[in-house]
Amino acid sequence: MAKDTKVRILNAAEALFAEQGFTQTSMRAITARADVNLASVNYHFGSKKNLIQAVLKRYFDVLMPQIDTVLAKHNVVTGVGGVQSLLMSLVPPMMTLSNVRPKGTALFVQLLGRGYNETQGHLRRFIMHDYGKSVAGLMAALHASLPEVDDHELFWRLHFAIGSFVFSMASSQALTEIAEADFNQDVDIQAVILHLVPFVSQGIAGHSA
Amino acid sequence: MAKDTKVRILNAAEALFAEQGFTQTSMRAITARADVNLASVNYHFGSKKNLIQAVLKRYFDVLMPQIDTVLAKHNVVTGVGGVQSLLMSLVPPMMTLSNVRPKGTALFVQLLGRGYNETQGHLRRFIMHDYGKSVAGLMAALHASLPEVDDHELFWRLHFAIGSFVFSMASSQALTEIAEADFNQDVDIQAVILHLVPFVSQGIAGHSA
DNA sequence: GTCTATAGATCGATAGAC
DNA sequence: GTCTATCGATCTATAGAC
Repeated sequence: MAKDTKVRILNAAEALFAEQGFTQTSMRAITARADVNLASVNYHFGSKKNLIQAVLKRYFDVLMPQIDTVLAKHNVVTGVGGVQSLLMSLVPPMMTLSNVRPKGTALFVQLLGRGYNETQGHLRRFIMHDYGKSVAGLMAALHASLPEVDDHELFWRLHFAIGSFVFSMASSQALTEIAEADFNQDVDIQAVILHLVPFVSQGIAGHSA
Repeated sequence: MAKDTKVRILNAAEALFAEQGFTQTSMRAITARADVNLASVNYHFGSKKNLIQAVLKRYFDVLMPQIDTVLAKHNVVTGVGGVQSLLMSLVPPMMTLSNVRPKGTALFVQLLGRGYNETQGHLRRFIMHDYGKSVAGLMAALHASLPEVDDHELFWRLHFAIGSFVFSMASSQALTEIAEADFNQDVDIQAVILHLVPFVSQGIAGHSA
């Protein structure tokens, strides 16, 4: 019983963090949902900040090695098609996050979005410190597909693409409400990604055919 | 002296809200920065939630009538070019927000991004209630430029586009750090928009030429 | 490793004098 | 309209018994 207290906390925390954001989720809410004692969070994780990192680490440790593998096998193709095929090759690794936890893929992206503008850079620094090499590899692969686009232009386009993804998932609850109200359509992560990849591929590749 | 207390509060609040987010900004921090008494916020605005709405209302009341005017004069052109020209026509109204306040355009977009995933829909409901007509007009104009794209596909692309914009500005502090470190390049709102418009125009228009 | 109890800080909001 | 003072609620974190 004692052994899975950490996991119970992680599971409860990620759900609440994704729904409400980090700041607006209290340790009391987390421990109540996990059905564990309030003090156990600090015993197992030391602090709330560490808990936030631990929640994301569970996903990054699964995702990043797969991305490294995909990038190592990746064949460079230039232009929109190349960007799109590169991005599509990242989809299966992303989808395996739902093996970590039910709805894991959606949770992960939501958490990423929350982290980007709620933690004042703490989370970003944590990511770049622990997984910076994988991120750099992805940027290099993208650059190889678009040799005519210069560095800082590619920098912009990549962040617009991240914004599209992260914002859409971070506000997916709002979007779900809108989409279901307007179109009576269910919103799930796979649908978002399949709509997203062509969008950002076009945007990233720009005017190149 | 008494007369501009409301304005002092609004100015201090918007700066802190944009920097730190709504939840993480206390009324004490706001009143300290505004150099007014703590109790004056509740006297003038009633609550923190009302203050948040008042901060955004200052910008919406300037922006939305201009967007209505632009849309009324807009000539429909289909395809990527039409989308791009439509979006470009929204840039001047956006830029006038810097007349409301120094750096007003950037502040507004940052606040919008914060509001979208920090206020649990309160702000979105406020916007749609007070300015929903203008938003609907913009969507209709976009649809006219892309008659071959169906409703829910356009819905997705539009939200990706909003995500690109809002995320980029909401995390502009982080992006500024990265950009200046990597490319020694200053990041300002005009630069973001000029990079963004082609990106989202391509993305929204999709495969249509 | 789990619990109770509580320290210590901070929050939004308000009562009431001026 | 502005101020002091404070209420009552909430928060993270920890000490110490078991």
